[in-house]
Amino acid sequence: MTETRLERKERTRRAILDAALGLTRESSLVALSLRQVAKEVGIVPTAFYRHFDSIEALGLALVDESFASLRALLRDVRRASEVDRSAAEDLVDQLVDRSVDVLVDHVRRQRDHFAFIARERVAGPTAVRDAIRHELELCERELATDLARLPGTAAWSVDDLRVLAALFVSTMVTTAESMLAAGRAEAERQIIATVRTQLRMVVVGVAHWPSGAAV
Amino acid sequence: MTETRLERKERTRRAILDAALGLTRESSLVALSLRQVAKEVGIVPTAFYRHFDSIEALGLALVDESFASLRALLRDVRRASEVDRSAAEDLVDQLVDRSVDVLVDHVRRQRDHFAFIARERVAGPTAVRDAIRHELELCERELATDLARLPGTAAWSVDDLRVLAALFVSTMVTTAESMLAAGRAEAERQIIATVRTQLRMVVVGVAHWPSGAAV
DNA sequence: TGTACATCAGTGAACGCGCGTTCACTGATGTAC
DNA sequence: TGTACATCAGTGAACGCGCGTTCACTGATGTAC
Repeated sequence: MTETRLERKERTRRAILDAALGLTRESSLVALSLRQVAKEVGIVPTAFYRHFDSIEALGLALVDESFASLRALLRDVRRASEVDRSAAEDLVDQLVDRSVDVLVDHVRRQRDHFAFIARERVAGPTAVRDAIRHELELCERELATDLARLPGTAAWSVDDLRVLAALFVSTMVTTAESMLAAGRAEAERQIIATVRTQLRMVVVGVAHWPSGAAV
Repeated sequence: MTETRLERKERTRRAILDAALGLTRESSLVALSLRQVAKEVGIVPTAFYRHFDSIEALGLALVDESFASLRALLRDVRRASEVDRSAAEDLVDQLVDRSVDVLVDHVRRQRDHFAFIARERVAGPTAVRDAIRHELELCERELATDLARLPGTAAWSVDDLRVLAALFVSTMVTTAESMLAAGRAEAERQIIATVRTQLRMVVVGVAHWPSGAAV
């Protein structure tokens, strides 16, 4: 015995999750059938039920997994922002550049997870869509907390911080979507340059933003 | 004879388009069957082929229709921006407010068209996704041309105008998505307030943006 | 260590159902004379 | 205006297929003694 029964089960579960991510890459969870997944994994359709109650339940597991990737992205952005508080003149530009680098790196590495979030957020079964929306909201709050620690936002209202965080998150999601749609490397480079400029425009706006209460 | 054969055919075609918009409201075009549409319209499944070759072809017709709505939105935003060049101090804020009002009004009136674009952009059949991406790109260019006419952007590079237009378009799409997902009126009001603040942050950034070439 | 029993991941047959697509058709509308 | 023929939107039967789900099962792994 080289593998316990539990290990074997976990391996099949993993294979089901991977198969689902792969098979939905070009369409959506609502168009995915239990039989397609079973065939891809190499099990009989009924064996699927040993692991998930339904495709929707499988979808919710994929939401959890995908958001682990997104949280890792946020964590790395935070880490990249923490160094070099020494306030060079172009500090903010450096911050944007590093954040974009981290974003690009994560999207490339966890392509399927980001594609899953971007797609099922609007196209998934209702329960999956709701779960994604909820998680995105949590990410916005997390980011708002991070932003409050940056220099220059001390006087901001909680609402303004939340709004700015939402703008960053939606720009990130949009960029991830574009990157995933971009076939050629040239198109991807253009998208990266675009989001870089967009974020710079936003942070310039932020630098000149009247402190929260006044707005 | 109160209706010619052509009029009758056009009426059925209309009914098919409307049925498809309604039936995909809660899922996606890839999950829509020809038989569902036929049943909803009240025709036999085979009669569908008198109007469209496939669900995908029907989808492309809906892309055209939906973008007529989006272009009408852009046109009304343009019209709302043209008055009052008299340069009050809060001109820019007024401009943002009016644009958001127009956006909200259009999304409410043409709910299904905006939902269709937001959803099928990432979830539709490949041909539909590509068509939507192409149309969105055209809208960005159109908006970039409009922005070039606003005061303060005279020195901007074509690239920067395009990037700003893309930021506006993606913020609009994101907002439309959020509005469509928002059930309660309270949630919708919050979304509107959020986009208003986001656009103000961006325009403040734009006002302090170094002229294109320098960036 | 050996045996007897329990667990449970995966099997395989079967079901009724909705699917897209084919085909020959009907009968009202439209047109040519 | 009346008649004979053409057009064509919509019909209805039939097809083979993949779907989710049920059920009784197998046999390797795990456990209790």
